[in-house]
Amino acid sequence: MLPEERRLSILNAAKEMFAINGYHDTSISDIIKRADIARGTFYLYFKDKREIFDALFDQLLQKINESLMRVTIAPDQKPPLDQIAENLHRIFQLAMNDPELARILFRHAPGLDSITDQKIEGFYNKIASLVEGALVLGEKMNIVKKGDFKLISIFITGGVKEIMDRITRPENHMPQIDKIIKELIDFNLQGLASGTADIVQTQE
Amino acid sequence: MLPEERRLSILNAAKEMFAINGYHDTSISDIIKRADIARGTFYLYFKDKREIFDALFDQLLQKINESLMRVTIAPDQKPPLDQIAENLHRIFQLAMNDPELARILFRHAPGLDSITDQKIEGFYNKIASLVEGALVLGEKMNIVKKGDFKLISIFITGGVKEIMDRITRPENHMPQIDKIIKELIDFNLQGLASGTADIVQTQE
DNA sequence: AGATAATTAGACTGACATGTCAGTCTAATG
DNA sequence: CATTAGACTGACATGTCAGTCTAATTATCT
Repeated sequence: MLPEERRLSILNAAKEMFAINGYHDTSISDIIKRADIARGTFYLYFKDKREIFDALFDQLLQKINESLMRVTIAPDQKPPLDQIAENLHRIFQLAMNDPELARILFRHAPGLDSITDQKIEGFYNKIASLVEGALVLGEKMNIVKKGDFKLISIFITGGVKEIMDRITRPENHMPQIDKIIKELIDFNLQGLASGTADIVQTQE
Repeated sequence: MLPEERRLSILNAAKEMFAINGYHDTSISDIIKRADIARGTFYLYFKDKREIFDALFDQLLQKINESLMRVTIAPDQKPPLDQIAENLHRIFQLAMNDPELARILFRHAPGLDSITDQKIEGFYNKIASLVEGALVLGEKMNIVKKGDFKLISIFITGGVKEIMDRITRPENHMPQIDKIIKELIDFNLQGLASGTADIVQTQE
């Protein structure tokens, strides 16, 4: 087996084990057993369990990063809303294409250690600021009304995270991706309030 | 020291260590050092590290559970929106009162093991169904328009989670709780769309 | 084919965390 | 003063697992 093949097969075995048992409950022995290699072989390709986890994790973050485009206005660009829909489509699709890898991000990476936590935090901050940028742009274009965009972008990021978490579970009961995106965009734009009644009630 | 005091002081030491280093990177030795007790004493009060974690974790879940009330319509009840605002206020306040405990839920509990994951999943499912119930009620009252309430309630739950995560961080840069709640309710009701322009653009 | 290099197997070692248990200490009681 | 209850101690036995090492095997080159 070629070195590159071997490396990938080890990565894959580790990914499967992490997805099943989590990082801490996966031993090197588990990984080499699944990859069907000897103990020493593992150390020819990776320094330790942590390095193989980082390789998987960084690979996912990079893929998500690549699939998120900043929303801009330009003659050759589609309308902003379409750009947003396409962003959502790409990350949802990415997650569904490799649910095991995605579950590492949602279930097993948080709380691993402070370095990983910082990576995750920086990553979500980046996404939130991307959303915020889109909102600011929308306000400039007069299609989005004023608001605490920082707060709202955090809220939206959390919502999208939760949806992604759900669609990458083994028992995924969520609707089709396009259906989800339509519904989310509608909700985020129009809100919940029925147009027929004024329901804002202030207290005290 | 009275047994009950001792128990609490051990719980507290463990909580602090978990918050600092996480569950896996906290050893029994770390806990007893911080609690300033001997090794044997720990085992007089807890079976193992897992039992002390569960005690902390279950305590938090129960507190959150207690502070969430189902939104209902009744003569002696405040308006639904006020009930929702009060629910949000209670859980935000709860989290801020003991941020270390809250961070265990957000950072350290997920991915610990399948039992804990199930607890977390069931817990968030319950919250989401609570939100969903409120939306269904709102639709019956004609103040909420139709939509995929299951999906939207998941989205909202994720958003609230993310906000709670942020306000319980050591470096909390979020606005005041009441400000957050106002902004969230407004966003969820009215959405982002400026009233002055029709921005719905469908693609293809 | 024979020599040499690369790769692999898996037994082994050392570090470390857990949980136990025989014994100590303190304060209350007889 | 003697005894007892029970909270507390910490040395130690046990188990686990990461990472190393050597011998065997396989592949590559001359």
